[in-house]
Amino acid sequence: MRKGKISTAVIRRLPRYYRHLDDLYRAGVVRVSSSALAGDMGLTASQIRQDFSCFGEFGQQGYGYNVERLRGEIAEILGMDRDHTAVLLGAGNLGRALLENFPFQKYGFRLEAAFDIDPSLVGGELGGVRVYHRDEIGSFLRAHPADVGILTVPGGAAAWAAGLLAGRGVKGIWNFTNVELPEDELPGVQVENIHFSDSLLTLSYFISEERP
Amino acid sequence: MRKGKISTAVIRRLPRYYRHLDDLYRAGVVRVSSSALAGDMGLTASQIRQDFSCFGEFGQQGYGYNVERLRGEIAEILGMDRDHTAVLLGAGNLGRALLENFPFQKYGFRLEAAFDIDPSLVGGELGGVRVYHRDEIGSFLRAHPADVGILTVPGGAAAWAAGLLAGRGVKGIWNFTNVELPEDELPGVQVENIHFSDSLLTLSYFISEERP
DNA sequence: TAGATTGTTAATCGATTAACAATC
DNA sequence: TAGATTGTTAATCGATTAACAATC
Repeated sequence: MRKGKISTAVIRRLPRYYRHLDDLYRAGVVRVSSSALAGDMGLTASQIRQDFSCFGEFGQQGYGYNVERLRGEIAEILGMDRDHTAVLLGAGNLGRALLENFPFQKYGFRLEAAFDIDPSLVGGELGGVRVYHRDEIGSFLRAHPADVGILTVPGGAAAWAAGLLAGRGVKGIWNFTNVELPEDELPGVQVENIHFSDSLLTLSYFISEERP
Repeated sequence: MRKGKISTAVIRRLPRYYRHLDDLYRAGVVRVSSSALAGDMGLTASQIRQDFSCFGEFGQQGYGYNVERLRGEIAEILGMDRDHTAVLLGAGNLGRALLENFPFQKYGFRLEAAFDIDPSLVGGELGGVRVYHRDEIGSFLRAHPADVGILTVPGGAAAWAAGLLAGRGVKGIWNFTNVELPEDELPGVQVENIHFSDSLLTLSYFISEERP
């Protein structure tokens, strides 16, 4: 299905395609052409056709793409049908925001447990997920291997926690600490960063006009 | 100082340079060469010199770069010395996580107010920031113009809130809603997105092996 | 059928890497 | 001074755009 190596530029556009196709699908739209998508999304029709053609032939000449089919193909490419499992480390405000508000199941993830050191949280539930003590991570993962570890711990604990997750065989780490993880010490683990600080500084750059 | 148009690829690397140089600075390192930086950060020395040279000549042949100076130059390029002001819309879990834990001042931002509709929050403080009722946004911004609006409202309220902020003259919107903002209806406003869902789906792609 | 739109090949554009003279 | 390392120009690589034959 996949033809050769797919560039990360293409892959990072896939979730946006999915989001837009999902909107169209929910609005009852049946077909869409690459040029209509391009207009909606601020891309070129050429680029869209190139992107999709990395993965197969999803369209039909003279017609365009069936919205439901294309949405489904992209969901599958993204692995949304794999029923991935995840654990969350650090149930502070940010961890809690994810536990209580983020629709993991919508993206094909099952959140199996959260870990923290705060005694007032341990033993309870947040967003329907059981909270365990940090010391139990190892034994929990031995019994229930997880695909992804979500890092919402303080920056100081990030490297330690990442190493532990890697040692327990997670395939990916979703890193919310504003800290670079030592990826060469995490062999075989995909790291996806959400660096709030980098994002804010990028915005800061764009709103700071040239000095007079 | 800036030579021609700077590509966004370069700009998005600047915060990482800053972060690394700040680490070196705090560790007491005085000088660094492009090849040392390259080794640390997984880039090429060529790329690093190209990137810096977009903004000026910060190094010295035979010596390299002075860490403190380079860190300062990048901080200035990023606008970290501009004392930007910001308001936050939506003091749910995620908004609270930012209010209570994110070091805005470290990046040159002053968070002036938060807004929500929850009566148990309005009138109080979170992370040292006063919480006002949503209906007061307009009058507050008229009295205290802000550079950036931080959107941590539910997706359904995102477009409305963005329009309001744009109408009140913010220069940038830091968008945490997993929704695309209608940027053509926000003239002159820079939008910087943190799409948790896109990030998780990207990770999902990379941990989903080819089907047999 | 005629019109529309794909998938793909070729052309262009931009970003990264390599090389090296300048010089500290 | 000799060695090291920059800033910049040129070469390469990759990604985006354009064009068009295939075909629904």
